[in-house]
Amino acid sequence: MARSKGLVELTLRDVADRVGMRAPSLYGHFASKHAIYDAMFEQAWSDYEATIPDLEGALPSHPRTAMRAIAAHFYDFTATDLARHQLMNQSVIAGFSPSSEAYAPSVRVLERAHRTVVALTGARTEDVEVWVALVGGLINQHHANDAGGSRHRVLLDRGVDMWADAVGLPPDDQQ
Amino acid sequence: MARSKGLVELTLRDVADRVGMRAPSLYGHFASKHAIYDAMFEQAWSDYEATIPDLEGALPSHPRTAMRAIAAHFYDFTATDLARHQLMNQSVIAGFSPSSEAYAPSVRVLERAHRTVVALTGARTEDVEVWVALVGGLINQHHANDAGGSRHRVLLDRGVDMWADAVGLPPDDQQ
DNA sequence: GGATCGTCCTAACGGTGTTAGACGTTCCTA
DNA sequence: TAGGAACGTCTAACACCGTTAGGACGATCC
Repeated sequence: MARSKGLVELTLRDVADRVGMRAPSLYGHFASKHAIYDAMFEQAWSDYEATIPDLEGALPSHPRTAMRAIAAHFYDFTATDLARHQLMNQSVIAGFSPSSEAYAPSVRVLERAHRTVVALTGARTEDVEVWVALVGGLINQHHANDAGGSRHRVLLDRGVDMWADAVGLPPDDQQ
Repeated sequence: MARSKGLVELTLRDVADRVGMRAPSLYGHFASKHAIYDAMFEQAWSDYEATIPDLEGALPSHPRTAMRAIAAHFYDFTATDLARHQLMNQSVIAGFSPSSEAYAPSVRVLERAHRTVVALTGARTEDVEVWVALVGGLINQHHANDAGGSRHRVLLDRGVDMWADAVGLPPDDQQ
């Protein structure tokens, strides 16, 4: 429903209708609307977490190619779904910030990504953060300026290559 | 008011109170609440546009130093003010997207920045877009993970340096 | 067989953006 | 100088939102 009508446009009465209930009955299952968003936030990051083994199982051996693949993997997950991107990476819901429990999968994912990147490239923590910001920034730009398009997928590879050059990764055969 | 109580928490009745009116009277001046956000959006970008001459007047001659200065200038403008950042760079207001007239200053600023960067560095358009995404991504990270802190100012310089290396800018004396 | 629990309901509350319609003031014009 | 349009503000009220209160109903369990 969030995907079709918008994450913030979601209404408790709509949700209740969808599951054959009245809005107040939802409060027997969730403490508040924010609690629903909380569960959605946790689920979105858990869903992404579940895709990581696939990614890491088929990770290219060349560090630079691998970094491109990791970035593209996350990009594809969030750039194709505005609602999911807003939920995971932006704070578009009025007074909502995730609970620490809901935050846990996202923390795990980021820590795991950090370890993976360091193991792969030997980059310093600060450089990994720059890489995260770069990927996030490009996803933002995509949704703001070219939602549905594919221009920013090219920019993503270019950005990752810049970063790879900066941390001293050797070129691969795609360059 | 947006700065103190939050951009989306802003209420027409609050705004009306502040100017000694009742909420419906605002509709004699603005067509809707979104029209107010529209005016704020335009004003924020116009305000930033007004600071550009100061920046470009004192622009360092070294391209790399200049790129750092430009990035820091925009960063300082939006990273210190969450409401302004949400207004200018994110879409946190429910059904709101700026009108084309309100969008004009932001388009002017970005086109001008683009020309300046190309003149300064000779970078390709795609690379300029990567630079924009990088700066925006770091501002996002700042507000999400370190609002009020200064960790990301350092990362900004580091990111710009990565980019400068990639487009072939010579080192300056800060490296 | 009766108490308990869980689940759902209707009714309603306070708050939101917004509209309708009335009122007084200002200011131009016949 | 009188009449009237235009303007700006008001109160009252609407529809919608998240949320709470309180009760009806069935299944479960002692």
